[in-house]
Amino acid sequence: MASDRLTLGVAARLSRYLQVLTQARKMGKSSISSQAISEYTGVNPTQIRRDLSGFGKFGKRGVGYDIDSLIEQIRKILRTSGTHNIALFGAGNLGQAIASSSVFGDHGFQISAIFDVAPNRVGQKVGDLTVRHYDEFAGVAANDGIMVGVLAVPGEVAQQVADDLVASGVKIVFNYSDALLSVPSDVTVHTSSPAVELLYALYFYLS
Amino acid sequence: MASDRLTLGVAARLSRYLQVLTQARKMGKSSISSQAISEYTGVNPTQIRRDLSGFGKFGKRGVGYDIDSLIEQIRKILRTSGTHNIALFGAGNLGQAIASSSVFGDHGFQISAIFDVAPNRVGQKVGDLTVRHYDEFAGVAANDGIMVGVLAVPGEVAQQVADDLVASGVKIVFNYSDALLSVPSDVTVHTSSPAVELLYALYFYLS
DNA sequence: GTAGTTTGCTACTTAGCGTTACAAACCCCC
DNA sequence: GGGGGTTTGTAACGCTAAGTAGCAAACTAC
Repeated sequence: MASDRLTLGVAARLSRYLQVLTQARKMGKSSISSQAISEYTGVNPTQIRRDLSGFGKFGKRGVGYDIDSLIEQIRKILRTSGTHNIALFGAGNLGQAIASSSVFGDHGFQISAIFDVAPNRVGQKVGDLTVRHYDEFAGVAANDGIMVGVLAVPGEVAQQVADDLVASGVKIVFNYSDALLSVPSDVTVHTSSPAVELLYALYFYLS
Repeated sequence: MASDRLTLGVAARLSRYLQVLTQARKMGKSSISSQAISEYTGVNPTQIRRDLSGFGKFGKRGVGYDIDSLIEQIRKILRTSGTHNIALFGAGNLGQAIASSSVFGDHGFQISAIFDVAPNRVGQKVGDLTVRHYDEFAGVAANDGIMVGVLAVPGEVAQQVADDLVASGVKIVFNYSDALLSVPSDVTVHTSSPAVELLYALYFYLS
């Protein structure tokens, strides 16, 4: 299993292709060329074909790649087919935005519960879910197989929630807060940082 | 200028350091070692020191790096010191979350205007700003120097807003919608895709 | 003053990625 | 059915970025 593990670069690019493919599918396209993927991702077309052809012949010469089947293939390669349960913490503006959008759902992540502590939020409907009190989390974590915890909470309480997630066995934390989280080394924290991504883009625009 | 342009890798890593440094500063830390930065970014400590020492001697041996001054130095290297005006489109949950958070402000991006079309949103206060009608954008773009447009609008109208941004000379678009945007080649589109970043993390957890 | 820490710097090695090139497969139009 | 244009799949080559190891110099703390 670990032997045929993808390199960091390949996995990152495959994920990126997946993003563009999912978007393209939403736009009603059914087929796409490596050239077109290149324009949206910035990755060299030859590199794209090389990445993909390493796992099979997914494309049709003279045509391109069928979007639906390519998405499925890449999901298989990344071993992330199927549905993965995530728990969302924080039902403020950000939490509501996440819960009511399809960004996670489109990629096989199902929000199985949303938690908050504010009395005026607990019990309210957000999307298809009802906001539950944070105290209920321990019970939910035990029953559902929560793979990922998404933190849309204020920075001051983020570490506490992260600790509780770690205690319940969750290994992946997606952090929307601005806190610097300390977790054991076997837990992955991914912090959203749109501003930093902007700085990166800005640098190349300015020079 | 373009001669001493940073490579993609260096610029990406410097941005990443900036993220961690900004977070660390918020947590009240004043100094940090390359080892600590490595733990939060995953980048090799030697690589970090090499990245930084290429531009000057910012650290103190036996101590580490002073966070405030290192942030300033990296901002200088990335030529992104100072404030950059951004315009925010969409005052729904996501737009409000962005406007009322400090994620952009912490990195020198000032939201100078927020636009929407819904009559019940136009005129409302969000953070320090009043939501303006989208029709006013052309005038604002002409006066303020808008560097970046942030799209927190439904996917169906994202392309239209992107077109208007391009027409007004904006070169960097940050896209929170799930639309696949078509823009001229001199315009950079960065699409937020938390789910794809999760898939990437999930792959390495599963294998 | 001594031990421990951390930066700055060098040299070496690896491997990932861009580039070029081209045959094979496919579509479309005539 | 044939020809032109398109796009994939694949190989070969070279460059550069990044990991690794090692060490002296500078700093803190005891």
